[in-house]
Amino acid sequence: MPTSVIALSVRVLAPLGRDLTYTHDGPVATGTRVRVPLGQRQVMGVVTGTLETPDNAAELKAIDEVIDSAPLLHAEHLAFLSWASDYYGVGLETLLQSALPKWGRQGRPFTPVTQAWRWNPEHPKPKGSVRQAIWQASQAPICVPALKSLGWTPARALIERGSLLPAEMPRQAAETPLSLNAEQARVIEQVTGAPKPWLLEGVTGSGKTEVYLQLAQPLVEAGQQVLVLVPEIGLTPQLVGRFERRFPGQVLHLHSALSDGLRWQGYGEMARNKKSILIGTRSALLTPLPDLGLIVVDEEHDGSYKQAESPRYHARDLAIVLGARRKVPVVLGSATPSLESIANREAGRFGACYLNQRARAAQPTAQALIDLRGLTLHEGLSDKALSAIRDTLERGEQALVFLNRRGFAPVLTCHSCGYHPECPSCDARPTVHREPKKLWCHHCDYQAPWPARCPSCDERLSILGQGTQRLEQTLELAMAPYPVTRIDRDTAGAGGAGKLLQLAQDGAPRVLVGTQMLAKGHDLPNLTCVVVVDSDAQLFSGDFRALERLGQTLVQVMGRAGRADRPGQVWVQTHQPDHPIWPRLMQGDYAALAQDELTMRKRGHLPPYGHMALWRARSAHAGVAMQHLHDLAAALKPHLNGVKLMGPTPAPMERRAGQYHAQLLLMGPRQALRQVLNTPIPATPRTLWRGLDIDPQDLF
DNA sequence: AGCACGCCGACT
DNA sequence: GTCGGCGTGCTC
Repeated sequence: MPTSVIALSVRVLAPLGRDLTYTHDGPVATGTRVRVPLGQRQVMGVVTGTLETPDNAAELKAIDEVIDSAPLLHAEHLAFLSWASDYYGVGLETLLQSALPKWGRQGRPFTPVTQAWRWNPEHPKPKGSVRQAIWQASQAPICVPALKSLGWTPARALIERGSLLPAEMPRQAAETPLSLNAEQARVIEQVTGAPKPWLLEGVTGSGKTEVYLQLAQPLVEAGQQVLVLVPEIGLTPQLVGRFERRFPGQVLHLHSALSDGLRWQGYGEMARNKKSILIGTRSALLTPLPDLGLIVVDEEHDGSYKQAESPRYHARDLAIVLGARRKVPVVLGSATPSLESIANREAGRFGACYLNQRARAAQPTAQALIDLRGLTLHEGLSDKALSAIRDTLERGEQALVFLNRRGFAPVLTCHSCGYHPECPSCDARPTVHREPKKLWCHHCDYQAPWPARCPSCDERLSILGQGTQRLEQTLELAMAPYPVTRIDRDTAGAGGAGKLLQLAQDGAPRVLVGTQMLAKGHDLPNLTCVVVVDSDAQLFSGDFRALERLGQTLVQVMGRAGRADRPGQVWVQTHQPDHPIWPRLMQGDYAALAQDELTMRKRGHLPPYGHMALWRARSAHAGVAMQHLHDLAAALKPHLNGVKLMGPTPAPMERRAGQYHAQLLLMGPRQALRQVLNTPIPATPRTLWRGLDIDPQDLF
C-alpha cells in the first residue's frame, strides 16, 4: 500500500521568523528534528505541525532526513517555546537555537549510553588475567568508569562478543532527609499539590534547600521530574552536592564546563525522563522535561535570570509561565525577593511561604553608619573602619570589606593639567589595574599601558578613587601581619568565588576584600565584621532598579556578620547619611525597604505596576541609530493608545566598543503595550542593528 | 544566517 | 577585458 505524501510545517534553524512547508512520505511527529533543503544548502529544522492540505504541493521540497525516531522536544514544550517566542518578540528558531545543545543543533542522533554492564551468565569464565578481573567485577552490575579502569580495550571486546550485557546500576543508598522544623513542614504542606507560584521568603540559613529536597522527594519517587534554576554566579556546588547525595544517579547538573557530548547526553536523558532532577542556570529552563512535577527558582531576585543578549528572556518569569502551563508548583526562593514577586504576592497571584527561623540562632548584629563628610580618609577608609577591622583581627576573627568596584582605581588623572586617559572606543575612562599593570576598559576590553607621566605636561599622574585591588594593597599594609584575600572577577576566575571562600573557612583571622561575589557562598563562621566602603554611586544612579539591587546586595553582604556564638558588627561608610535607604538597611528591614520602593514605583507607573519594552539600536556612525529610532517612534505614535513613548535617547553610555547606542522606551499597561508592539514598523536597514528588549532589567 | 545575483573598481 | 568588492533579496 503506497504511503500518502504529507505536508509538514518545519521551523528551520535559520532566522526566517516563520515556518516553511515540506513534504514527507508518511507522518512525522511534532518536535522531531529533520534535515531539510533550504536554498542551496541543507539545514536542521524542527517539525512544528502537520498541515491539512498541501495547497502548493508541487512547489514544496521534501524532507531529506528524519533524525529522531521519536521527538525529543515533546509538543507541549514546543508550544511553551512558541509562547515565549511570541512574548519576547524573538523568532522561535532563535529560542530553539539556544534550547538545543551544539550536538543537537548539528543534527546528531540521541542514543542512550549504557551506564553499566553485567557478565552474561551464559558465557563461561574467560582466560587472561585482565578478562578474569572483569569477569569477577561484573558479576554484579559495574559502571562504565570502573570498567574503564580495569581495561577498556578488553572490556569492549567482551561487549562486542556479548559476554557483557547492558545493566542498570542498583540505586545507591540515598542520604536520609533531615528532620524539619515547624516552618519548613508548613511550607511543604502548603506547596505540595498546589500548582501555582509560591514566593518562599527565607533568611539565610533557614533551610530552604532542605525544603526543596523534601518537596522533590515524593515527585521523584513517583517518576516525575524537578527543574532547579540557580543564578549564574552562584555557589551552586553545595546545592548540587546536596541534591546528588539525596537523589544519587538522578541529578543532571548543567554547567559551563560540561563537554558538548555530555551536554547532549544529558539533554536526551532529561527529554526521555531517564533522569529526574535538572539543576542549571537560566538556559536549563529550555530543556524538555516531559514529566515535570515541580520548578524551583533559587535566589529568584538574581539579575542573571534575565539574558542580556537575544533571546532576551527572563528565566524566572518564564518558569512561572511554564509552571502554569504544566500545572505544577513553582517555588521562588529568596531572602531578598524581587519587587515583582513581592507585588505578585500582595496581589494574591503568588502564594506566601516564610522561613524566618535560622538553624542556629544568631547573636544580634551592631550596625553603624559612618558619616564620611569632613573625615580624613586613608585610601577611602575611615579611622573607625580601620580600627574596627584591626580589633576584629586581634580578637582572632575575620573581617569582610565590601566594595563593588574591581580594579585598582577608577580614575587616573593629571593634577596640573587635567589630562586623563580615555578609552578609544567607549565614552568611558579605562579602569586602572595593577597586576598586571595596565589600563583596562571594562566595557570593551580595551587594554593599554599605564603612562608613567602626563603625556601633555610631563607631571606625575594621580590615581583617584578606590577599587578592590587598591583596597587590598592598603589593607595588607595596615593590617600586617594578618593576610588579606581579594575576591572579585579578576581573582576568582571562571569557577566563581568558591575556592577562595573555602580557603577562608579555616576561620583564621584574615581580611576578605571584594565585590558582590562575596555576598553569598560558604558559611564563614568566624566572620564577625563587615565594612561597606562606598556604595554612594548606586544611591543616585539613573536606573530605576538601582536601589532595589543595592538593598539586596547590602542585606546579603551585611548578613554575613554575626554568627551563633559571637555578636557581629557592620560599618557602612557614606557621604550621604541622610538618604532614606539607610534607616531601613541599618535595621536590616528589607521588607520595609521594598515597601518604600514599591510606593515609588507605583507613583511612577514603573515595574511591577507598569510594563516596559525597550527598542535598542546601535550603529557604527553617530546619529544613524538615533535617526532610525526617530522613524520607529513616528510609526508608533498614531497607535499609542495610552502607552508612553520616551525617547529616542542616546544610551547612558552612548559609545561602547566603537558603536553608537540609542534606545526608545515604551511604558504602559501590559495589554496596551503588546498592541503597540504589534503595529507595523519600518524594516531594519543593514547599516544598523536593532533589538527589542521586553521587560528590560536595566536601561543601559 | 547563508548563498546567489548584481553592478562598479584594479588586476593578469 | 574579467576577478571580486559587498549591497539587496530569498529561502518551502
